[in-house]
Amino acid sequence: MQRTWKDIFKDYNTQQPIFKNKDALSDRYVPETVCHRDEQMKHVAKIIAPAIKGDKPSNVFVYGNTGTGKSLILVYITNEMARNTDKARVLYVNCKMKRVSDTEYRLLAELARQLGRDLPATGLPTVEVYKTFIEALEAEGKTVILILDEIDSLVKKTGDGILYNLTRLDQDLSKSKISLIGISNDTSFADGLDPRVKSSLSEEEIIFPPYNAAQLQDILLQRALLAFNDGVLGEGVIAKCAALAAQEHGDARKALALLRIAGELAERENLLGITTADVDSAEDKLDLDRVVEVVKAQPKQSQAVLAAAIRLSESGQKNIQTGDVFSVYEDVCKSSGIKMLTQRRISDLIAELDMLGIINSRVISKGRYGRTREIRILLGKNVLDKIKASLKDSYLLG
DNA sequence: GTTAGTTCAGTTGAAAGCAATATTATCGGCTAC
DNA sequence: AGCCGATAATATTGCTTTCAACTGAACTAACGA
Repeated sequence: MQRTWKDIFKDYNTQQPIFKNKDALSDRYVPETVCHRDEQMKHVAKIIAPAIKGDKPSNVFVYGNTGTGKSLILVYITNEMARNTDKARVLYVNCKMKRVSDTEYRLLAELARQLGRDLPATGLPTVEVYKTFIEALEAEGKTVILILDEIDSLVKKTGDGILYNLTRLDQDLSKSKISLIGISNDTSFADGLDPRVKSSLSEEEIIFPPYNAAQLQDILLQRALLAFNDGVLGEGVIAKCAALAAQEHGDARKALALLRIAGELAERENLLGITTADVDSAEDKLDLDRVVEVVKAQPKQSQAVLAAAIRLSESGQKNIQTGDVFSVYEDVCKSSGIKMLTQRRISDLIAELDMLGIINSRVISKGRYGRTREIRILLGKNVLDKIKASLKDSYLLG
């Protein structure tokens, strides 16, 4: 029987064979308990405990790669603490959020907003915002723990002046106290800071090591129980996700993404269970998305060079050299009307594409016949197709 | 057969031009004194 | 007068071009046994 598109919606509503609660696999989900971070949790708890009695905890600096549970644990513990006392208040800001908290003004405005003060998006002098913020803090009359997530991006954008001000804020407060928790995934971040900021911000430091495969497996298992219906998970699915993510700096976020996408793929195929094959496809998809994103993010010129290289390799030519790419590139430029760059620059662009792992090139000397880069394209077929499609969209190929 | 020299087809590095972006300086309007 | 936001002026940055030196093995030719 031919099924119409309406059936797809109907199916989606009525039957949910795979997922019970997909949110459990999202990276914002805060689970009941957290695995394999006992040491870090104890450390954090010990540091912020004074806040329960209304004292000021030390400032903390938290380091760790992406997907090592930094944000999760900080949010988890501080929430837990806030439940147990009315003497403390937690403010959480992700400094990377565009147009919300990526400048001094916006950050302060956002904080004040969290404390119930409304501030216009622009217009007020920065000092005024500071005043409002301090006033709001005072009105709170509690120990305020300020979590600055992805603090490195804030500092990179706006300098460490804000941090300096924030660390000194305490002196202007009489009824309230404030302590800072900075979260960064760049370990060398603190080196570039003003020494005064550095010393006062990193009174305590906590490092989150990457998860190993076994730990990832526990985490996945815990989430999988919540996320999936009984019996849909095939043998070895979780182990495979864990192993793949462990290879890549023990990133739990990636592990969860793999599992989620594997589930989505199985669901889309109307399968009743998830198999390790789905995990493989999920990895392909993640990989593919990554590469395609990278290509799309490249400047036009770089894409044109890639288009030229692809065209050459499609035409079956072996041993593609810089000169070949350059002359095809000239055609590409002419037909798509973009400005032509010099051979010199193309040479560099090819080297860049090589760095990105999109193409493979190496310098070889061909003796009497000079010296050049030999270029090969090493993308899988479906990745290549997607890239070609995207290049066609921008009229570089066709 | 060896050795020294050539040659090709780019590679690589430095310096400088140029445009876009970010930072700083300046100006006019507004409030507070 | 002092301060704000807006605008103009300046500095920084990133990309690109120009110039020029450099590369390294295939190829050649001269050398010596």
